[in-house]
Formats: sequence, structure tokens, C-alpha cells
Amino acid sequence: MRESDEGRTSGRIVETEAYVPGDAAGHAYVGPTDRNRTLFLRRGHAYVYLSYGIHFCVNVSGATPGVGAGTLLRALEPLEGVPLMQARRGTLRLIDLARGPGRLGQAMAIDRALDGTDLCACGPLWLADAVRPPGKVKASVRIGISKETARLLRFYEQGNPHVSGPGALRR
DNA sequence: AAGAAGATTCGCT
DNA sequence: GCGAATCTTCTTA
Repeated sequence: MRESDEGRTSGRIVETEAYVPGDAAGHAYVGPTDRNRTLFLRRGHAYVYLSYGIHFCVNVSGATPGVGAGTLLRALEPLEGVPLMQARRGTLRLIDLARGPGRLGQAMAIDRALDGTDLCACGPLWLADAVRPPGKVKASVRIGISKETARLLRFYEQGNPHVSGPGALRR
């Protein structure tokens, strides 16, 4: 759920990737730095980073204070504020609004100002209760990384068209 | 102080 | 399907 000056946008999380402690593919692997310090906050805080110099991606920190771990939000099924997301994304296609971590960030107007936000409190960005029970959740290898590629830490709702990449419409 | 790599996306062939 | 765009952060000299 995202509240901004332009209005509210929200979506249902349909795809995530987990980055656990000791995971060589995770941004927290090298230890706390200026960039990844919010990954070491108590679980439920936002970690926002710039990917490839272009895209803002969002994580939810997932461990106890001082431990680096998080969950990358990879895709949303748009719910509220669809016209606003369409304007931000420059497309009318619902499928293209938040299918992929960079697109998700753009649709929700995520930026570094939201880094470290407590996602369990009232604020500009937070996690709300599910509007609908999830369908069948499937696991797969993570996308776009070069290390720890064997780990099945990507999770998505099977058959949901708003999921990016493999698994969107297949089984 | 400079160079290389990166949890991606978009447009063109 | 493939390659460019783009810039922050970390590593090395």
C-alpha cells in the first residue's frame, strides 16, 4: 500500500524472492554498508535500492536487528489507483504496471526517501492484510542473479498473469 | 581517484 | 531474442 501526494495506489503481492543470511547472492552478504543498512533493521522495514542505475526496487527486511536478510517484492496485481499507476508507467496495460521489481517501484513511485520505512506502521508505505487468500504458491530459482542459483527462493502465485517471467501462465 | 559489476527494462531486428 | 541504456556502490590502486 502506497500513500503519496498524488493519491493512493495499492496492489496485491503476487511474486517475491527471499535473500537469507549467508546468501552470497544477497546484498547483505558483505555486511552492513551505507547502501544496505536498512536490510539489517528489524523485520518489516523497507530497503530501497537503485538497480542498474535506473530502477528502484523494494525489499522487506526479514530478520532480527543486526542480521541482514530481506524479501524482494517482484510483482503486484494492481488494486487501487490504477489510473495513477498507468500515468506513472506510461502504459494502459494492467499487465505491464507492476510486473517486475523495477516496474513495481515506478508504479508505486518508490524512491530512496522511503528507505527504512516501517512497513508495519501508518506511513507513506506499508503492508496491509490480504484482500483475497492466495492461490497455489509455487517456488522456483531466483531471477537475474549469478550466485546461489540453485536455491528455490522465488515464490509466486501460480497462474496469476501479473507474475513476471516463468510461471506467469504455465504450471 | 578510477574502474567494474549489478536482485532490470525497453526497443529494435 | 538480443543488446543498449544508465548510475550507484563497492573494490582496488
